[in-house]
Amino acid sequence: MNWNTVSFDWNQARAFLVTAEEGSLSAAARSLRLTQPTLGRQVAALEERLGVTLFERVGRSLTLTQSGLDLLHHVRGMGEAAGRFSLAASGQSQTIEGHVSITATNMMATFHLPPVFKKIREMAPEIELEILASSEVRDLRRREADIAIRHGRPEHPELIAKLVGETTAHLYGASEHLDAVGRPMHPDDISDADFIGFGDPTEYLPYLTDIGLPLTRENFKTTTNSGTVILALMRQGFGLSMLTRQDADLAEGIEQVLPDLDPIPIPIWLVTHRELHTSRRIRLVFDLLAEELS
Amino acid sequence: MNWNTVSFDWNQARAFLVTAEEGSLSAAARSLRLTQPTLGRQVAALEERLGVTLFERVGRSLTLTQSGLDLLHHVRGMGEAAGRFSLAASGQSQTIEGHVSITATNMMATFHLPPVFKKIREMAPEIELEILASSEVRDLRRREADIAIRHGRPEHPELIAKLVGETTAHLYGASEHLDAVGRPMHPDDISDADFIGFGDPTEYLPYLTDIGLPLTRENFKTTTNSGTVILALMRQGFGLSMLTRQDADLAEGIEQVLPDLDPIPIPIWLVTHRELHTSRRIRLVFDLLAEELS
DNA sequence: TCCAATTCATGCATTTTTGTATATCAGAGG
DNA sequence: CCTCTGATATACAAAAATGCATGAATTGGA
Repeated sequence: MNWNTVSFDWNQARAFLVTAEEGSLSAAARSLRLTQPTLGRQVAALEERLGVTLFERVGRSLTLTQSGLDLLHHVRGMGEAAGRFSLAASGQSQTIEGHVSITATNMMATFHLPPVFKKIREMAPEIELEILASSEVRDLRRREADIAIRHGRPEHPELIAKLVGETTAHLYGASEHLDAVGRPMHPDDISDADFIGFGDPTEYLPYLTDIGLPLTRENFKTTTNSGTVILALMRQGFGLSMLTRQDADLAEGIEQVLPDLDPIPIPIWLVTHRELHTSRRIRLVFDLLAEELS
Repeated sequence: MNWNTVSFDWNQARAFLVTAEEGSLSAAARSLRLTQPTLGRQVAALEERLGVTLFERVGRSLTLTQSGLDLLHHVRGMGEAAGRFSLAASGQSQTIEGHVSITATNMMATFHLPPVFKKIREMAPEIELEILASSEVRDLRRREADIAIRHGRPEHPELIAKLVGETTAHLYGASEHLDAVGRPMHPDDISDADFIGFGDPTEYLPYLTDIGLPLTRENFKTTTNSGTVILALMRQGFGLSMLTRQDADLAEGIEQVLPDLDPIPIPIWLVTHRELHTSRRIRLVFDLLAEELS
């Protein structure tokens, strides 16, 4: 086998990739936890070695040359393979100590997870837990987290999901707000009410109409992707919202509306990457989460 | 973008790849022009970092663990991308100084190319020429050489080829041998003669029968992939062979047989990788070769 | 069985790489 | 017009990686 072609410094290729993608040496240095001079020198050394000018030093920033642009495609390939390697390696890791990151909604992370995390910490203190309370859905395929707690079944074949439980959502409003606009006594009373949506209302509107709420897209004057923001908005009188009972119980000044309504079931899925499920460490956390959330 | 997954040391991945492919740290070190302790430490550091045992140290050699085997696939991907990157970068290189490797048959390299190389050296002394006089056909796609001189048109779309000239092959024999077996006067006289084949005779046998030589596979009692070996064998009385006039003229004790036979045209193709043709340095050598060989 | 060759591991000196601190420069905004 | 922020480049010290020399162990063959 002829290894001449691959015997250049692969870290320099990495420096080139991240610098090009991030747009500056400084940003690349931050991403890789290196320093800007280091990245600068690695990129310069690569240019020297290849005999190709990759970046044009214009003013305060670097712009890719045409050659750099052409070559970037190839180091992207290296980077993607590196990512897959890293992912698979994490999955192969059988060490119990180390880092596990979990992502969940703000609400989940704030109101449900702390006791579970405490239990994990007691049972496996050598595991470093990172909690990404995030309103965005983290992309497990890009390894933005090791485990995700979601309320919908992920469809991607690379991911494995386990339905660990179910909570229920009910209709709530801030007491102060209800004092002002009046408490609805019948589902039909709320056809003109203001609602605060969690994410895109069209996704769950059918479930609301199914239980007899005469709502349309128009009722959702306000939407947010943050549960805590919903609570704040409710207290400010922006309207009503669906919340899980656990969330509502823990929040002040919130009361249930139309308690006789059927509750809306909210599934709780535990999701991880197929590759990661073989990791002893991640498996442990996954299983503990599954047990505790059931 | 999340670069955590790629922020491991890529050179360690390279060490893993080459060690696994070569089968030992020492061999990998030779391939990468590093030392065995360096490779050993890089692989150990990777194992440490990933928390995965890649190799089982058994006796004097390393064997891949199952994990290592699973992960090897991914670093192969990195390696392939690295190779493509390197190839493309060589093509982008606009520096005139540097290394260019040319492969040709022994005969070509011995008898035809030296004066051409001298000219290249005079015109571009800053180019380091490497001459791979090789009987095997080097694989340009694996970058075993930058430019190849071949006698057949390469069919691969990644390669670009230019027909730069044509030489002719004629029938020769060693004088001493002919003294012993007699000089044939008519093509039919050689139906029982021994022939020394260059490579696989079936590939060019049709050309020989076309010019009236009553030969079959059976006549080729001896074959070799080396032109110089053919000359040596001819002198040892192993039989007759087709040679180019230039080769035969430069060899002692060889004389033409049946000079009235039609010569067999032998095309001379200059071949390089599509990516490399954009390199100023390689382009220069390519063009000079094309000019001189015409 | 013993020898030669080849392997990986380790201690130490050297070389190389990296980080820190700093200088310089360009652009945005008051 | 000036300041402030954030960019790259550079000098020098610190840290890390590398190579060399060597040792120990194993294989293959005389």
